[in-house]
Amino acid sequence: MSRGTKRRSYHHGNLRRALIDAALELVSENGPHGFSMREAARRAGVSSGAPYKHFPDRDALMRAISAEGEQRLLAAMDEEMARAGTEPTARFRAMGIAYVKFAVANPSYFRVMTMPEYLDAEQETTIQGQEDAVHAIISSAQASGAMTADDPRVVSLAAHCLVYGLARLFIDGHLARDGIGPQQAEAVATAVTGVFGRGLVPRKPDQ
Amino acid sequence: MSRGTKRRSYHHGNLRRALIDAALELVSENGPHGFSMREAARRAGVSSGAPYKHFPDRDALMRAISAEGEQRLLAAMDEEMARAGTEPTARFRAMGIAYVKFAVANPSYFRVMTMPEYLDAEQETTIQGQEDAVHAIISSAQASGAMTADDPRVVSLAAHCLVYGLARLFIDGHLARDGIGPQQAEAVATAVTGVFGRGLVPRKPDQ
DNA sequence: AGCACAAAGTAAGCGACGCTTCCATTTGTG
DNA sequence: CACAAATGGAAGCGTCGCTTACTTTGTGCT
Repeated sequence: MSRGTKRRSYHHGNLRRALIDAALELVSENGPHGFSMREAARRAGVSSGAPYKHFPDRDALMRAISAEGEQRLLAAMDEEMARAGTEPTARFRAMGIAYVKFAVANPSYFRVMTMPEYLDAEQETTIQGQEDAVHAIISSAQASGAMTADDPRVVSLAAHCLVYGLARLFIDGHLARDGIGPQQAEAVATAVTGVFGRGLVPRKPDQ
Repeated sequence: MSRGTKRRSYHHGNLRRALIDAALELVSENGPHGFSMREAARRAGVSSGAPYKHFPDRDALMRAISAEGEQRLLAAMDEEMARAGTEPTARFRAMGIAYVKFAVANPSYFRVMTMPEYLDAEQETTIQGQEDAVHAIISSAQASGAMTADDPRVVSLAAHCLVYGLARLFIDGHLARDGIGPQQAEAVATAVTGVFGRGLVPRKPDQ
């Protein structure tokens, strides 16, 4: 039931979803700061106590958004990587670019997801799994001779820093000062990962 | 006048500073979330209305912290770069490592500084100046043949992403999961910037 | 069908917070 | 030494997170 349409029944129907959507709206309008349980309830057309039937407290709602955003991010990355084929370094790069694209396309989710106070244990294990997948790709690339034999943890960490940092600079508007908007996100991500990737190309005597 | 010592005079002496210090304490204890004007006033031993004689509102206090942190960061970076000598690529790398070291050593300042809502115009121009300095170093390195002829803006951006991302991962505790603590910050920063820097080394035929 | 019960809503209230207003005290200055 | 500016205190407004007590609605069981 969307905002504005008066609900006819005493029960809302899907208040949980409506609250999450309202919260995302508020985050996108006023930043994570500007979200309140009461305002979300107001937008969902229910009393100020109703949200607490679905979320024990404010942080629980934020954590729900964080988890939901993470699922969407993983789905987006899987999709892009399927498109990227099987070559490990191509997959590696596609993963990074997909990350940045997701952040720029879903700033509200990204903002909430990246607040450490809203990470629960389940999400941490998901992240750990994702890190393991990255390590596997790196090892595979190294085994095939397509990548330098650096410590995979260092390569993984550096790549993580790069894409996370880029995403944040976009989200926080630090690039808008330089006239770089969201529509240039993919091009910028491509350029930046290109420079970084060059440091991972082995130097063979014959080239 | 430090917390706990009762002040004897009606006037505090340096309430502005005491409030900033209390705010930093609160941020370090409970995150940026956990700071309130009233609690800061309480810790400074002053009524809840007193802070508003020094800061028009909560955000102004945060902005003051942000600006102060930025000054300290610039000072720390200047110092490290003086130690790094004159070779441009060494200076470039020292700058990045100094950035990460500052963040890890001053997490409360860093947290507040990196909230975009607390950046005022003056600080943005300072940042712009810092970016210009980075561009100058890059151009210098390129001119001397010590760095690839990439678009300096791309190199600068990638480096910024890298160190900012690394600092954030430290501050937000994402690396603690992997057993990486603050005392390893410099080593990790050195490793990560090493991999990145390799992509900026020109490939000459004779090597 | 009818009914007990769980789920999901409302109303009202508590304490904390941001901020304002008005008043009290102190202090630098002519 | 008078006085204005600076600084602090007291009290109050509206909002917020969250709780408690009560009401309404849907559901499963007999």
